Amino acid sequence: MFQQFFQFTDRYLRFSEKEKSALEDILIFREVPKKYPLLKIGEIAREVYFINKGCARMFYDKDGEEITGFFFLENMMLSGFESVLTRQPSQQGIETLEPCELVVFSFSAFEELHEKIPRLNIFTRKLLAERFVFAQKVVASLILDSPEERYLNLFQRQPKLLNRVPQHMLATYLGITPVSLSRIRKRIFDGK
Amino acid sequence: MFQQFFQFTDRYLRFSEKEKSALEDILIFREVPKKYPLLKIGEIAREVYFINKGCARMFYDKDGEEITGFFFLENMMLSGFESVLTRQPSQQGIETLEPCELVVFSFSAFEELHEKIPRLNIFTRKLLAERFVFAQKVVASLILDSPEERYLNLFQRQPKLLNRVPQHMLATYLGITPVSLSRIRKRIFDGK
DNA sequence: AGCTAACGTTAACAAAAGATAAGAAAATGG
DNA sequence: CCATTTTCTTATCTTTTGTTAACGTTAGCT
Repeated sequence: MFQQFFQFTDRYLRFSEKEKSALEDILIFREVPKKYPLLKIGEIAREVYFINKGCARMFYDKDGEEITGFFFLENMMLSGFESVLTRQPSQQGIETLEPCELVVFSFSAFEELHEKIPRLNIFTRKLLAERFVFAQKVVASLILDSPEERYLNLFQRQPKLLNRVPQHMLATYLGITPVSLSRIRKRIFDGK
Repeated sequence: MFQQFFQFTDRYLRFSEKEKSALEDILIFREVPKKYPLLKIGEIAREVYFINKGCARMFYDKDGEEITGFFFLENMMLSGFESVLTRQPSQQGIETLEPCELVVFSFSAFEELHEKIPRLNIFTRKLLAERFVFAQKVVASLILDSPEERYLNLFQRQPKLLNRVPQHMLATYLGITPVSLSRIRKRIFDGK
């Protein structure tokens, strides 16, 4: 049931069988349909998810418009991290883009588990370090690259993503409007 | 010597005297002049800094131009985090903008200390969580807000910063050119 | 003090993105 | 399978930003 999740954790820290079993006690397997709201804006996020299968997105609300902040694919941890880490109402919403198989756990149970399994601190530290470095790279791309360059980067690095998510969500993720992304695509693909 | 640093760490975790003394063993106090390069692009970052006094910036190189990625002020941890955490040559450069009083420690010594002081994992985890949340907020601002809004936000939240750093560095930090920031400022301040 | 380099502003033009609307294509849901 | 959204494209117009260059000011250096 959770072997995919533990393959993921192995990349950061190899838990003992005893530690795994303590972790399993707080894990729940859950399937949700497409367009399922895992976190609504304004709620306090209490759960963290690991995606066994499927795809989801995090988004913000800007004057009634949904602006995508991130896409989550298989084998990624997913949550309203800002809310879960600060215990404040979430500015971020989360919804599935495909039917999803999720490993779910309550963040407070996870935090408490750090007392029982001190090595969990190492895992969480490494995970956060990786997420932090990635967030820095996203910031760098936003100030260094043009929207066109960002689209081309995505096209090269995650070509499969482009076929799994609607283009207008991709546009706001790149920091531009859907109309603008359509023009950029025309500029790129007409050129050759 | 290091009391300011421990006031900072107290916000995350209260270390025992014994733990503090073990930490102090790897801390060094260092003063550096203005424009001092703490990390050159291409080098592997080995040190982490805490700013007692002064101001520095992190920057990227885009086709020979320096694009500011972040400003660091008093009571902040400062490093080429991307490089130090991945052990890869740094895409990020760091230089002081004012004469600085720094608390310096080697990152590898800090990492090793986690074995000796397991509670250090908690401190580092909390610090990384905070940095991650902040980086997320920066990403959100870059995709949600216009350059003008970002400047106004900065103007309200960190008015002192604007007088401590050159305007062209602020411009690239906001993701625009110095010329454009000059126009935005005119739009804003002429309007009233 | 005087020289030089760095900095901020402004102007003129080009390029790109936003806003809005209209229409075609595709997906969705009974 | 049809009707209804949703999504994507295209066009027009406006606004903003980028680019380049010129100019005055300031700051730093010797």
